[in-house]
Amino acid sequence: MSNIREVAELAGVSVATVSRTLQQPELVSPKTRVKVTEAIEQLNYKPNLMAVKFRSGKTHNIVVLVPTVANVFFARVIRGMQEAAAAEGYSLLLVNTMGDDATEQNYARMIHTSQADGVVQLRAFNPFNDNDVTDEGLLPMVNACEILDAPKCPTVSLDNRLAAAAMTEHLVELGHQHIAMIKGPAASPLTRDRMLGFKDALQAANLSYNEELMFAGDFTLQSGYEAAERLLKQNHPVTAVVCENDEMALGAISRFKAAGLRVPQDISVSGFDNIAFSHYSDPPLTTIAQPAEEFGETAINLLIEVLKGKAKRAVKVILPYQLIIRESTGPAPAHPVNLSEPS
Amino acid sequence: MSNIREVAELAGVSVATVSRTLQQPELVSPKTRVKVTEAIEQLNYKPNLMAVKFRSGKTHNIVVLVPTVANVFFARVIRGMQEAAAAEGYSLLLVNTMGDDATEQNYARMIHTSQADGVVQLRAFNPFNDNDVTDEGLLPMVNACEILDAPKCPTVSLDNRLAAAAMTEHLVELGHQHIAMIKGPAASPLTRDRMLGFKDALQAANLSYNEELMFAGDFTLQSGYEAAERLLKQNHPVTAVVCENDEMALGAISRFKAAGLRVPQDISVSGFDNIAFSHYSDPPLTTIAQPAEEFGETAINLLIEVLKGKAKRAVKVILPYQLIIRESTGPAPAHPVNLSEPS
DNA sequence: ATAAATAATGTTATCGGTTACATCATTCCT
DNA sequence: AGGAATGATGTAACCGATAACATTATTTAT
Repeated sequence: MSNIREVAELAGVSVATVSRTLQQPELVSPKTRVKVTEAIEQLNYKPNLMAVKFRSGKTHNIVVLVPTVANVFFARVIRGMQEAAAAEGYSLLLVNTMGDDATEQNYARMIHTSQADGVVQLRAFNPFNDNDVTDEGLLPMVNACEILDAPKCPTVSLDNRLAAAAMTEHLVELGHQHIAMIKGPAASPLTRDRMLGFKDALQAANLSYNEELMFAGDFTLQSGYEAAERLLKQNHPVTAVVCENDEMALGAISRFKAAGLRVPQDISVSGFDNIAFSHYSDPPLTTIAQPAEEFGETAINLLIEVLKGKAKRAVKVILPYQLIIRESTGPAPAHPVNLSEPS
Repeated sequence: MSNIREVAELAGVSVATVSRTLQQPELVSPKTRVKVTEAIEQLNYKPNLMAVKFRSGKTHNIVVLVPTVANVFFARVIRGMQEAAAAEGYSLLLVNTMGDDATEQNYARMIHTSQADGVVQLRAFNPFNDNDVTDEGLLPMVNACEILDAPKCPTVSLDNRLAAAAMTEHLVELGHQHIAMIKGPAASPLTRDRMLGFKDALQAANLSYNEELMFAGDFTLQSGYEAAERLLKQNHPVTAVVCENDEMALGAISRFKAAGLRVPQDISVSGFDNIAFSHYSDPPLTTIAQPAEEFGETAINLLIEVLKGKAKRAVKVILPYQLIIRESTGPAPAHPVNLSEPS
């Protein structure tokens, strides 16, 4: 592997001239520029970027803490990040953290060992100590999707409360009076916000909120399936279920069908995220579309601003949602079926 | 940010001793070891790993070329890779290449710019020049999932031909005589192998192979949907469709249902990959399970062997498949329905 | 023609570690 | 006691680039 010195020698110039030819060619005379370029060509010289990064102290690496890459929504967010990062010359170090605090703290430490410049965190957890802030009082981080309550960094989020309220309102308008919710883990602010929106809409419609109709899952298909199972056991006259993501909604639909229920004739089910599958499920899923790629793109661009010291405060970007009505929600049945199964 | 010199000064030793305390503590006397450790503690010293990587010439980074991170199967492979890499102290640089040759060549170049030690390629494309081989004549790469025909590196694959044959045989045993296939892009060896297996099974059953019953997609839900649409237009008395992955199978099922067909009573559909959704679809999908995590794990471990110079030849690892029979395949109908729709 | 200004190039310290080699101290053996 | 062997520590070159500063060449102004 050739280095800058060999190129300099072959071109008959100094290493500085070679470096300049690559970094600020306008400072180099056209003739020498040609000589250097030819030498580079001839030796097939590629600058050692590890040396560049070491010397400049900027790695142009960004650690992305993803709770689970297997989640289709996150996959879209990642895609958005990748494009924005590539455009600015940054590389992403994707980490599948499985939502583990210690793992995230470990990887965040890559900032301190100069392996990365910043972090994008897709979960409401701060992997840093509070004294890790930059000159502007910000952490070298952007928090997206599920955001912290009092972040020391920019955030990108949806107005989850409003979106969940809109979805619930849609069901209320269809005449549903007994609406259940399949939510995420209790600790998540995202879950909390969507619950609040759910309650808001119930209250606005003068419907009562019933704690027994709240079922917790963990955003996977299986947990949706199991939550639906618990719902069926409760034997409440539920006619609609608001799910906090599409995967759980699809899992729930699967369970309802297994119980012989028709969706939406017997029970309406809604999701959240608008993943590709929700379009092709039977029935196609009513859901909330989130601009996933834009989440990623915005997160990266905000982070780069922070890293360049251009961000002066922790801005909060809120992206728009869109209610997508498909066929998994329909009018409330005049005579609700008995949900309980013979077992 | 403190450096090794400050630590040395505070501890009253040389930089070499500090370095040794961290790298080979057994060479340092217990007393000085304590002094150094205390100084490190006091200064909250973290070695600059960029400097380490630069000096040692080993980055411990692995570039992973993923055609699309949004694919649920690849998400599982990635997870397997992540665990294996972490266990060996390697980081993954995941790249969403969208199957673009130039993009992959670009990222493979990170090997030359000393930003990464090796590449895991999940597609049948060689992003290197053939003169990039190591001393052993191997590329610093492992090719997994969809593999090259004449790779200059280890590969990890499934016996796609055998698996596709097994699936087809399953349908033949159910009495199907007119079986269509929704395949992937023609250029892919994976598609070719699965087609061969499909043909093998037809031949073994004395069934004729009909080119008109082969429909190409690109492994997405939508392409499965569209392929099914073309199939319906053909108006052949097809009673079963072998799909080359689950996403296309689910897309196809969606289209068949839209045409009023029942799966599997009117038409059987099979998939490939056993993604999570295939368990919760309606009907649950008959498919081939691949040990996705093991693909990733094996690929990383093989790559590390290559990087350490331990691999002497391009081994080919073939992982086992499993036929998973669910409800999307059933006995061939005695009187095949007319597939063509009134339009 | 000469000084001043500007452009082009060269020299070299430096980033933060690792490690080959040198040095010094201690222990062991005869 | 003298010398070898072993152990502990220090010195300094080095990895490959960048960039501050120095130097030399060229142009411009007077």
